[in-house]
Amino acid sequence: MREISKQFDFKKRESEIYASWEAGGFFNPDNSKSSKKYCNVLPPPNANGELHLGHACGYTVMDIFGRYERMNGKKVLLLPGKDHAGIQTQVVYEKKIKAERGISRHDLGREKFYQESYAFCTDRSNYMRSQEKKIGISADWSREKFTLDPDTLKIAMETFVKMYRDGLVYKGERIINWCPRCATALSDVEVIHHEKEGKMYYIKYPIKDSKEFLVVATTRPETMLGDTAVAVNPKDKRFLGFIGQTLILPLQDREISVIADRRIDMEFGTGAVKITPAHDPLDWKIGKDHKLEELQVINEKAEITEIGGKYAGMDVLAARKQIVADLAELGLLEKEEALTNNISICERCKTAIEPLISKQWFVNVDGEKYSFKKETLALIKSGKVDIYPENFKKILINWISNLEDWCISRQIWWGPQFPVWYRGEEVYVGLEAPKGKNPASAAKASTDKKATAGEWIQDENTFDTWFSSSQWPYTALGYPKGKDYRNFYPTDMMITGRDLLFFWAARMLMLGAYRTGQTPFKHLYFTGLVLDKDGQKFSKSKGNGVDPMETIEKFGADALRLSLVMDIAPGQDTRLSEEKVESFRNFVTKLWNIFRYCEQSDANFGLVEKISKKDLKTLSDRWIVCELEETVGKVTQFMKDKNISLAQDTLRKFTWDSFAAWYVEIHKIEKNTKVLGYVLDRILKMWHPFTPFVTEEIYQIMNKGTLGVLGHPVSKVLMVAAWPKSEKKFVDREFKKDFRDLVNLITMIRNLKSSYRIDPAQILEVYCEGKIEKDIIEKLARVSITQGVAFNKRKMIKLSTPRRALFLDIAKSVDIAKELENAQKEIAELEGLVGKNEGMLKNKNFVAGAPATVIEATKTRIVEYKNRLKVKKELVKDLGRL
RNA sequence: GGGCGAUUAGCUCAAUGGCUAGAGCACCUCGUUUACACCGAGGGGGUUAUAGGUUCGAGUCCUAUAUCGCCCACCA
Repeated sequence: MREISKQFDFKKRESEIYASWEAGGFFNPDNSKSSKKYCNVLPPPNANGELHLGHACGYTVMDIFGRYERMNGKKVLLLPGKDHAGIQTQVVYEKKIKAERGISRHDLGREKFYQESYAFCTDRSNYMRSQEKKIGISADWSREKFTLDPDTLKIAMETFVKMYRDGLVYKGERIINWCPRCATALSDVEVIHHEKEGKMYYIKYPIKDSKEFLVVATTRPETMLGDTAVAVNPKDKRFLGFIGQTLILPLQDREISVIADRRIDMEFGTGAVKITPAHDPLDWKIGKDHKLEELQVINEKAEITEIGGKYAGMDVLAARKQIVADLAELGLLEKEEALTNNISICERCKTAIEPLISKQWFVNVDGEKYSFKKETLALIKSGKVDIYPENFKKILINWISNLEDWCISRQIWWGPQFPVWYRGEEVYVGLEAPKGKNPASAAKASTDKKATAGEWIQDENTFDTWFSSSQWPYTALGYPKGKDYRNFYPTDMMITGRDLLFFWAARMLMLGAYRTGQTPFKHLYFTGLVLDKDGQKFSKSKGNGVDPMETIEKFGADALRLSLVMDIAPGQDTRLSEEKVESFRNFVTKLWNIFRYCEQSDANFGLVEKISKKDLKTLSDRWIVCELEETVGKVTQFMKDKNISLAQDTLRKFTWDSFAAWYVEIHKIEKNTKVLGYVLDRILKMWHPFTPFVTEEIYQIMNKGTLGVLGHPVSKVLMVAAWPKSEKKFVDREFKKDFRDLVNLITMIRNLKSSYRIDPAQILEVYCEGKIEKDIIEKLARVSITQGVAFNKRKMIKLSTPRRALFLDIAKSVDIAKELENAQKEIAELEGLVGKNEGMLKNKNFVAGAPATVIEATKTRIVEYKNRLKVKKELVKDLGRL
């Protein structure tokens, strides 16, 4: 017999097992002969840091489904990759060179900075890959992609060229979100709004040739330098006489007029709004409609421009302070009021956003030739993509319905540059830099103007990361001719965090539908955020970060996996604490010890794939197999429904509460090694997607396996073993009932001992008239049963369940009054239940309306209650006699 | 302002409209029955946020209300 340690040595074995899976080629779908396929192109994490718990959670879910499908005989591709993560990586790398070398990206220059960033990403990717492997994800690393890999990138760039030709991208001047620190434009979703205590300033604008003023309210007085109008609502009676009048803009001494616009809220501020078309999105729209001049008074470094006169060169906050002081001195500041208002900050670096007018590339989301809005909505509503949780569908539909043009150009250095070249007034859009004189032959994209002499110069802008990553499902698979694309697209599953709903998920649907004409995935599954035990987001600044690698080191990957997906609903946030991981580590140990018992119980013990009814010798055999087959059925259904949590819960209950707590205990008394081996075999298979390491280890030991050695029979590797099918022929409710009766009898004795403080180890003498599971009850309830002899029933109390009874001679130590009270309390409860259920059956509406199974269950229940009632009433009689 | 979600045991969370609402952790009592003290036996703990409604039947569906959270939005 082998010596097996008390705990699974996860520290040593997890990495070894992973390496042998890899060496065995089990992650590579090319090694599967199956014609059924399953594909999940894994979301590429940003290649600039390390794995956090959110990644670990996502990967676990992806791997659970991947392993489940593989065990169901499918050719499974989990395709890993990394994202270059434009702005974020640039921010991270700039910080790094600042800290380590005291330099900025400008000291390196664009080309050098790009090269170093690339090397940095490669380095981080290597590190992150090692972390991903520790979580146990069964991804095919031979196919790993990076968003900047030439072949992958080429496909994404082709999409841009196609969009250009279809009139779905344009370069235009619009007001955009500008991050002064990152020095780039941002899309709307990259801006975070949050409330902040601020001030509202009421400023008097003198009316020309009058001593009157019009008072405007603003939170950003510095923008007044660029005011080109004041607007009021045409319905606002207070200002009727002012419309069309001329005001003198303080500090600038410029004449501006009062205009009327319905978009002005009469309730807010004073009802009169200063209009700065160059620095506010609404003002920009109003300015366009009223043909107002756009004066840029704030530059891209968030400083006042020359137009700002004496304030030129000051940063906006300094300028604000000075302007307020100057206005006060001029007597033009009516008042200041405290106010909480929304401020906009950069998602990546948290710097305040400046709205600026800028020439940028935009996606036209509602073009004439193709409407991203309409097509994506149609796709979502078509039901071709299932969304978990379902209510996220509504959120998606709502977001897409209100979509505005998407700014995709960034002024950062890190990322793919636009495939656009200029020569004088000429514009060329194509994958390769134009050569020679006539670029129009490659793509008919030039403007009508004549080519001028000179070099072609590439557009300096880089792409919004999400433009390329939103194409990931088909770029990573090699659209349109790649073997993987043809085999696996549309993919089956996409799993991502709910925080990426708009950034990524919505846009994958948009671009996937546009480029491939299909949904990029059939199922879209959202995970919630992983929060700390106090419900706070993990963040470096809060210092509450939990490194998944440390957790794995301490508790094992299997335990971490379980704790990240147990008790979790899709899209719902979850809290993770060390205690939680610890409790799942305990479960892994339990699983291990069940195995350990099996190993030691019999020298001939082995896993058993198939049994027949003849192999079931005893009640407990029939019961455990019945429970097992029901569990297989339920777990399989939950997996099909993508309900991981319930699948795991069902499995855990069976494993711990049924198998370990009862069957294994009984097995010590009446051995049936074959059944034990059968149950363990199926448990291992069902647990495998959740806890791949410990289950594979047990399976290998049992099969004397040498996993990973070439030529080893694949059937002896758990990760490619077949997922069990529920054998309905073993399911029989009678066994369940009968066994429960036995359990109840044992529990009753344990209860009695506990409530009378009888040493649990003390063997009670009991008597029995007929047949009973003598050995089991004696061992598990710690009693000694004398069968079939005459004994004086009158002096004993009867411990009985509907099917079994024992007589116990402890009348002296039993508190009869208390027992009576308990029994009567129970009788009252049972009578109540019988009454309630009988009432249901008497109700014609219930009988007419409820399904037959429910009515049947109700009837069975009544019989059960009545049986128990009978037993209790007998007990009361007995107690009364004693 | 709009939308979404949450509210269930001390804590963290489950529960396809149908069995006496369940787990884990924590708590109390007891236990060295050799698989497991990372365990076992027993126990306490609930007006399912509130108020109505639909239904034979509601934690679950509907309508309000309250509290908390998230997302979106051009209130300067």
